[in-house]
Amino acid sequence: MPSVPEPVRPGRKRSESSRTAILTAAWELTVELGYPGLTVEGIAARAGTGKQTIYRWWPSKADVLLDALALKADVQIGLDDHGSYAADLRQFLDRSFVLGLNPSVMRVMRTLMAQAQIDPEFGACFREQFLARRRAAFEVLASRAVERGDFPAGRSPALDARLVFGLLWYEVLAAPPPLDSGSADAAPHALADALIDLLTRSLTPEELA
Amino acid sequence: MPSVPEPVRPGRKRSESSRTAILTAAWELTVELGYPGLTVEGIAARAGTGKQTIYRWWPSKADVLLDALALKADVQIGLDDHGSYAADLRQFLDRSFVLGLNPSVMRVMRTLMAQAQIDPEFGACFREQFLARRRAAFEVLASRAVERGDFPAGRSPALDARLVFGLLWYEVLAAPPPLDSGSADAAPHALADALIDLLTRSLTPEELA
Amino acid sequence: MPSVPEPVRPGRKRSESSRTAILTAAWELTVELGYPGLTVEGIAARAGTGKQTIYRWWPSKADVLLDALALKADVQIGLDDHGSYAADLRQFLDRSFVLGLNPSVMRVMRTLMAQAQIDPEFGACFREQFLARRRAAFEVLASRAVERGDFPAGRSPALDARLVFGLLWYEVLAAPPPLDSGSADAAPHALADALIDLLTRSLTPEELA
Amino acid sequence: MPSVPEPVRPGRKRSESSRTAILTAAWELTVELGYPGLTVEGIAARAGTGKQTIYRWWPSKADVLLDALALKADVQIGLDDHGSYAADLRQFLDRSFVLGLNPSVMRVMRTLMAQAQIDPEFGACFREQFLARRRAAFEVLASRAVERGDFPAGRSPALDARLVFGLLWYEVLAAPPPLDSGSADAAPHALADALIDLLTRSLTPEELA
DNA sequence: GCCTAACCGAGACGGTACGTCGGGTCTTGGG
DNA sequence: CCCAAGACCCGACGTACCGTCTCGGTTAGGC
Repeated sequence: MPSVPEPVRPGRKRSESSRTAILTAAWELTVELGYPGLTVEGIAARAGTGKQTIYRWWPSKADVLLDALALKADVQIGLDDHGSYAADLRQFLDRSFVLGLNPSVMRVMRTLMAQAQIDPEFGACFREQFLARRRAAFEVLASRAVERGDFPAGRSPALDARLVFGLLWYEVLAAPPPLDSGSADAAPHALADALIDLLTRSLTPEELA
Repeated sequence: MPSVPEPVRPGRKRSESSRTAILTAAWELTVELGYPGLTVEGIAARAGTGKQTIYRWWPSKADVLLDALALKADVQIGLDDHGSYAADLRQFLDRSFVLGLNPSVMRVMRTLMAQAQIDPEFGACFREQFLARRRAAFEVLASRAVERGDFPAGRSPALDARLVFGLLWYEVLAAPPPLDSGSADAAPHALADALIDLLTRSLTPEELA
Repeated sequence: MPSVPEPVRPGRKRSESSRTAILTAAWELTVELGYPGLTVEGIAARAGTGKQTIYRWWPSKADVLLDALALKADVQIGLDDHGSYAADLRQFLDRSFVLGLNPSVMRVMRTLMAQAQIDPEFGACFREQFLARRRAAFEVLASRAVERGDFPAGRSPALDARLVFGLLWYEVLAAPPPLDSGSADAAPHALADALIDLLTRSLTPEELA
Repeated sequence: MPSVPEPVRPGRKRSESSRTAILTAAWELTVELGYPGLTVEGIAARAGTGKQTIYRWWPSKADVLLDALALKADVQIGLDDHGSYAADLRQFLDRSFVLGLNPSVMRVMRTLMAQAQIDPEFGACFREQFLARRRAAFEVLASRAVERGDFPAGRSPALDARLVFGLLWYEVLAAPPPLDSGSADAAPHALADALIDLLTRSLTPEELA
């Protein structure tokens, strides 16, 4: 590895403590006040930094929030091989629901998805750094199933991905925001069951043939 | 119902021309500049009205836009009985895609969905006046299928609705915004085909049993 | 007077109370903190107005201060005819010194003259609305003396004006700022005496001839 | 005097090239952009130095400018004995006008005088290092005249000094800034003639008595 | 045929946050 | 110990919109 990506620039180094203080402040303010209450001035004030330090490193406050999400909730969702497409799907959906239905995480994700619609610049960033990665994770499952031979014939992983993420996001975006405490957790898991059932059972006709 | 809903108030009547000018201006500004470029002052200026006239009749600019959507695109999607769940689904999905992939309509819908995430007040309004109506329309199809007896056994209309709307919205929200001209129209229809196939074919095993 | 200078514009009228509150606040802040401590934000905060209201009516904070000077100290200095150039000069100088050596007024005048050097835009305004008016006042005295016949032969009112205002301003600008209490008041009046003596006595050689 | 004034401090010596680069940059920026365009960051950038190097050696940018004035224009004005108060005055005024009406020098002097009003710290410095020196130079002339016996009886050198410097500074500060090219040079010299005439002729009545 | 209530346009108002600029300090690596 | 570079905290800038509040003027019932 002879290549040095950072050619030893002169001058003071970026402050890691400021970085994490900013991300934490952004996360907290979003959870407490929602996106309209998230202001660059507020982040700077709570983080004890100058506004310029925020503008120097992030193009918009939505980008701050995206970094904060990566810092806060480790979005990586395990991809262990459970031996079957159904079992892999189950784990993927369960963990996604657990993560996405956490009120704080959910609020931030709703906010990010909303902002991605409104700000094209950030939209591209969000799609690349979040949505695409999640989709890539799903593709690991699907291609594993294809190799294993238990991916339903006559269907494409592309559709399955869209159905899975569509269900997840629609649940997040179309449902009323959780009032305060953890509301019904049963329903989403029933949905996951039904979806898995649909996506895996539908291969039977082919097998019968 | 002899009672008059509007108790014949005295004074000048609401100006219909101002109302439509405001809705048109809001629509155009959103399409041209996106939501950040949609300001109450801008709407008033383009519509040639005072700001107060907007604040008098709508609680927020997102509500203006929601009214504008109702004015502009007739969102009603036909629900003719085509004799089978598959055919009904086909028409529903086709018309939804045609409507939702129109760049102007799509931009406004993305904006409204985004705003619904950010502003809880408007979120409730959007869910009631838009999402719930679309879901009700789908339920007509589903219950028709149930009565007709060709709704797949072992599944619930609730899941189907979520899969249908999840797919539609995910396509709208997760895709990059259309650059300018009408981009690929083929893909969405292939998706619709595959979804219909999945939702209708999966009943066969049951029938076989 | 058929001409109407203000053609009855529509919309809300300018608030007189905001105007005076702004001018008062600007005056006080300058006296208390000096020009570097005079900020538009500070004026707005103390006056209880929005910043925009200041920017709407004045091009810079120096212009606010110039208006405040006109409001606060009535800069008009009496020009009664005292029968001779010497007596008129005496009153003019006395009143000018009394006004200009008032610590508050002096601080503001130093500030305005300084700002006029730094900001060409305001410099033009200050010269027209302040310096030129003071010079015009002096010219009334001088031309009265010329008509009366007791203006010293062989000299021009232009030089006298420059000497008078030069002395006044040099005293204000070159002297250290008054620390706190009223410092020596005797010296300036002695200067005035000597200047009057010089400007009026110098006509004697001519008279002798 | 074996003692070394600078106690041979250890470490790297002050860079003379940085010093002159900073002074030159400050002068140029003031002439080009005026005082508002003179920033420490700008000086450092043009001089190719760090900001810290400026803060290390000068308390404010006005002090930099004062040093730059000393470097640039040799402000010393000759004090040769011309045999009479009138002739000495003439040379003093002529050279002062020549220097002060040079557009670049004038702009810097206006700026320094302005800054001296606004910043008390620098004001003290400017009065000591600039105004007081000029006044001392004038006093050499005056005391020479007193010794020689041709200083006008019944007047004080203090008044003459104030009139001379008052006229000079008022001309600089109250006149509109020169647009670009050298404007009327005749008028100031006529003023100088008239002032000399006034200050020297006025002694005749006394002599007659 | 006036009243009078509600509408309308215009636009000034008190605010909040924006994104930028510059000040003055601190940190890094090199001379 | 000096120096260039540059990140840091901070405060003010001037702008953009917000949502509210007068203004004068317009439109209709209802007396």
